[in-house]
Amino acid sequence: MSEKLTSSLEDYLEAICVFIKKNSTVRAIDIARILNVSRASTTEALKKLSEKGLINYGRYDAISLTKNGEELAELIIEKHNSLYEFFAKVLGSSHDEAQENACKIEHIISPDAMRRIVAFTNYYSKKYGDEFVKKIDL
Amino acid sequence: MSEKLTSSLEDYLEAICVFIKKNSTVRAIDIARILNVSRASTTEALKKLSEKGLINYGRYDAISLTKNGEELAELIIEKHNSLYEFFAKVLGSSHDEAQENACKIEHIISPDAMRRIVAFTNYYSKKYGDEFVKKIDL
DNA sequence: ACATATTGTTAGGATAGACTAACATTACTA
DNA sequence: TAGTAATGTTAGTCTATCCTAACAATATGT
Repeated sequence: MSEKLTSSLEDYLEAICVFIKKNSTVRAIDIARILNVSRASTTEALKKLSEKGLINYGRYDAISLTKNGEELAELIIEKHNSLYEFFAKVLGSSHDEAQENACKIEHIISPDAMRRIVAFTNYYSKKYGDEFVKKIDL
Repeated sequence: MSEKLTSSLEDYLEAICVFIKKNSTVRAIDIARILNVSRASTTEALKKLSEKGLINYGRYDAISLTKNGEELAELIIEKHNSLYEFFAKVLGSSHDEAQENACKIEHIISPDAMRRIVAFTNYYSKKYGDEFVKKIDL
């Protein structure tokens, strides 16, 4: 049931979840635009996510997340956000830079390293707040 | 001339460089073992690296790096080592964990984020040395 | 409700990466 | 040096991802 997703499918799932939270619905074309892929590629990805039981979806049908899909999406988003915080707050990357790196790394970092980054970020933002980065001259 | 390599080809190139530094020569099978791929896959990768002018290589021939190949390999290895340091020293990951994460992230992290990680690691290892990790209870 | 625009799907093709199995070459060793 | 083992190559296949172009369904505006 819960075989690991590819990076690509994780991106689709994540995009679906984020979009639904903001707009309550998603269409294939919304996802296509967000991920900068064709509508055809999106259809294909939706089929796969559906087969894996992560979204409810049928031909010309509305898209929604299943329980499993939502749980998994939340995990991915959580990783994304933690990485974003780390890059933005701790390393002082720009918004876009932090987003880009978080987007890529969220799919490949190990759970242990992720935990360490979260702990690290928490420790430092508590201790130094936003001023931290300025201390080390990047 | 210098189109960007895929993550996979970067891995091959890196492995070749590291192996040559230790043993002065490499064979396809050495690479295959290091990267855990078949000899056939290695042959294919060698052809591509050769086409891109990064290695000297012909059928049943010895493998060596070109000037360009060596330069590029060094850059990748440098990124790898810096990421390893960050995970091992700053976050306190185990050797294997640090290696694994460095291996994956080296191919996708942005140059800017890489610079920040290097600066960060230097700052902290100077300031706290190996004792740093213990302070934040990971 | 009908024409048009938008969105979704399918078919077909490309690229990258990996694999196995069969075969070619090279290296070792008795 | 002959035979075997090790290594390298090729051919053919697979999966994942993306694309375009053509077509199907739905939504919209008058």
